[in-house]
Amino acid sequence: MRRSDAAVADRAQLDAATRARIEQAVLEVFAEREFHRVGLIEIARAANVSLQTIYKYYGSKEALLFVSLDAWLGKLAARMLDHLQGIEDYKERLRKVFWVCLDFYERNPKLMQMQMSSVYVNTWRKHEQFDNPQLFGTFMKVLREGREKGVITDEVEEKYVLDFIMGTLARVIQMHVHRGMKDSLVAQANPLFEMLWRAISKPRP
Amino acid sequence: MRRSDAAVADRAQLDAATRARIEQAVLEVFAEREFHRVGLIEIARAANVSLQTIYKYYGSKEALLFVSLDAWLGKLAARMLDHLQGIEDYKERLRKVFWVCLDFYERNPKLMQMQMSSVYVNTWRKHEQFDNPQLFGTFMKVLREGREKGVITDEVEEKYVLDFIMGTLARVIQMHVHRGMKDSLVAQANPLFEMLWRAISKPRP
DNA sequence: AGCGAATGGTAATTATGATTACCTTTGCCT
DNA sequence: AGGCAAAGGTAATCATAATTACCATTCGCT
Repeated sequence: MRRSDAAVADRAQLDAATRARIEQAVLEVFAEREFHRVGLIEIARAANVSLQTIYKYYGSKEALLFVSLDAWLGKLAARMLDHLQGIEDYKERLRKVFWVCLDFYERNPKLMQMQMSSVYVNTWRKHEQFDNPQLFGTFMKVLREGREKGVITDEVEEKYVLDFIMGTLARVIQMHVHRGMKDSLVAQANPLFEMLWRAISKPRP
Repeated sequence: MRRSDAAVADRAQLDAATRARIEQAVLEVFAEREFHRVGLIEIARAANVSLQTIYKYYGSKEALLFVSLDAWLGKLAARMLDHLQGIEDYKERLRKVFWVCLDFYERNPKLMQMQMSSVYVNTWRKHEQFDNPQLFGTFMKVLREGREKGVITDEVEEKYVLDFIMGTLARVIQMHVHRGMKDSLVAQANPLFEMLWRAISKPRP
């Protein structure tokens, strides 16, 4: 039994490695050309797996895209949770949230390129993974802390504050990629965050 | 000669009316189902024109989408220029810019739905109509006024200020549609704008 | 060695729909 | 009336790929 357990574990490892390769290929290919212009065979070749493997793992082309996307966003979420550890001050927590996003996308520009080239927002949403629940949840959680502490403005509903943050993040990253990633995004994290903070913090009279 | 001129004018009028019908159909259909799931025949039927007419007017399916999108954004730009007339105060001008966008999308929710269902940001960009130059230009122009007057923050480059505004706008509208357009967006325009203003105006010590 | 699961390779299967070609109809102008 | 220009209708073209089916191969385990 031990041995077969180990075998299963090995297989799981293998699966994980293969999935990683596939998801990397997804990123590369769908970032360059749009979803409907890419055949699955191309992904298969780029990932060094067969077509059947992809179908066994993901079931369909669309699922392949969204599961992969979710996997990448999951990594972002994980990194964020990791980085938030040990930070107490509320403003600094939020700053970190902001920073991790910029940093992650700067390290993985293909992720945003893929989103811009191959993801219809609506279709994504219907896959129940809209903006990744884990990621979204972390944002929401940090934000709520601030509300409870009375640090965040209450002139508008919470959801709009969230839109504010997410909107700025998305656009800044998107345009950074769009402009060819010439300058460092992370270098702008602090001034941008200070702007954002002025917007969403409760005005102190 | 007069008569034939009139005839040409009539024809141009007809063209305009037909185009309007087609572009309305584009909005309706591509808002509901994504670009690649819709056949052109369906658009033709919805607009009460023949397939050939569409090809004569637009040349291809993709052009149809982007020309239509651009036409709608052109209307937004026109409305904005119209509304800006006579407003002197800089902050009020910017507030108006913000308001017109929310108002326009609230009146035409299908526009955002179409963007979310059928427009890949990258593909759009490649069509040289990214975010509509006219619209974009108006934003930029108003923004620059503020920079010159020293009212807008200079802690980050101008482009980031623009990203801030556009990002917030896009996200707020997008999520409004996403959430089912239950409450009025325009009703939130002022508090949202005040938040934005705090972010982008030069802090007064 | 021999089994079994997972994978690879190749070739159907099947839709699907964009784009064209061609011919008919309509409506206006001279 | 006769003719032109725009629009409609129908049926090719022509690709293009997603999805399946089927069979061969590999590799670890017993």
